[in-house]
Amino acid sequence: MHKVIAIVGPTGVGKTKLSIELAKKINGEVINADSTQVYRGLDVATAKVTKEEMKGVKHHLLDIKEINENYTVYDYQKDARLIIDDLLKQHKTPILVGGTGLYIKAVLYDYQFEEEKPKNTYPKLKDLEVYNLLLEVDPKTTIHPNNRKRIIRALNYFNEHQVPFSDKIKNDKLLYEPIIIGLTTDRDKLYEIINNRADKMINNGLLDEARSLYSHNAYSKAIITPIGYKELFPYFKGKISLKEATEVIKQSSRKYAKRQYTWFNNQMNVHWFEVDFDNFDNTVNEVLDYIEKES
RNA sequence: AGGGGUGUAGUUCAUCGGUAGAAUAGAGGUCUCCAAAACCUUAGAGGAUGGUUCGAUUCCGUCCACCCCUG
Repeated sequence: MHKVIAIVGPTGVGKTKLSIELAKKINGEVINADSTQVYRGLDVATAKVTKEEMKGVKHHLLDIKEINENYTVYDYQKDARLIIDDLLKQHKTPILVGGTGLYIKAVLYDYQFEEEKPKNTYPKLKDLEVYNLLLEVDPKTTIHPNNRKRIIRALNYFNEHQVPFSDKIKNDKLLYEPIIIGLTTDRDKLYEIINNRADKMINNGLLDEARSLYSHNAYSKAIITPIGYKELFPYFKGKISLKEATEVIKQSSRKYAKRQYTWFNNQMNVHWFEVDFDNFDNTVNEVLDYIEKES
């Protein structure tokens, strides 16, 4: 067994649980593939594994950054590949687990990133003006005019390489032989889980965690990105009720789950498993059988 | 029981005697470093029944449902 396993799926289906059960059975170690869990101190909102839940299974790329630091898929790709290669050398099975589809894809596939240079953000130009600039150098672009972030990135790409971003070679080649396992359940059930989990988080430390960040005036990217903190800040300011803030958290989580499905269904070759919530061992065994068959 | 009011999308609310709009929830999608992000697309409605009218969701009657007041 020396293949790379990836466990994907929407938030809340039980990826973490499965990863630990698998790791124990196939001599594996877990590599976090969640963009928000790399940060120290963001625990409740990101549903990070606890020490007890790990059951002795080694975890990588958790808590490796401070909340004022920046961490991107570029960094993740490098870090994760180093760990994967190291584990493979030791004849252990790397198990990538997380909901950040881009991170997983960038690791497993031959995604090419370059060292980021300081870039021009064209602050004085309106969206459409920036778009028109891009059209001049990259008439084939498919980026929507409203998507300023991507437009600017594409413009900077051209400025750097004198090649239209549309012509950048996008390699869909796999670098490893991954077995990509997706956990899923029907939409109603998933939304129920997500809603309940939000209530649970609120009652189990999310308020303290968020309030502490709030009182330290922590507005870094790491704080603003995950769902669970910024939604509570208006509550701390007295602008909305706790119930309203909780509803926003649930809502955003549902939308997030939806986007995750879109990604995993269309960007990666995922083999899906219905989760048996009443008897999770069934799910674990099903997955194990599949892994065995594919190895 | 009597009086009054309201019935339009899952929800909240518009409009109109001539193709019923929006917000929001819902669904689908894009993606080579902001990815728990950013961006795009989209389905869906006049309580029921009779009448007036060329034409009714709109005006009128009846019924039903819900709300308020009185007893």
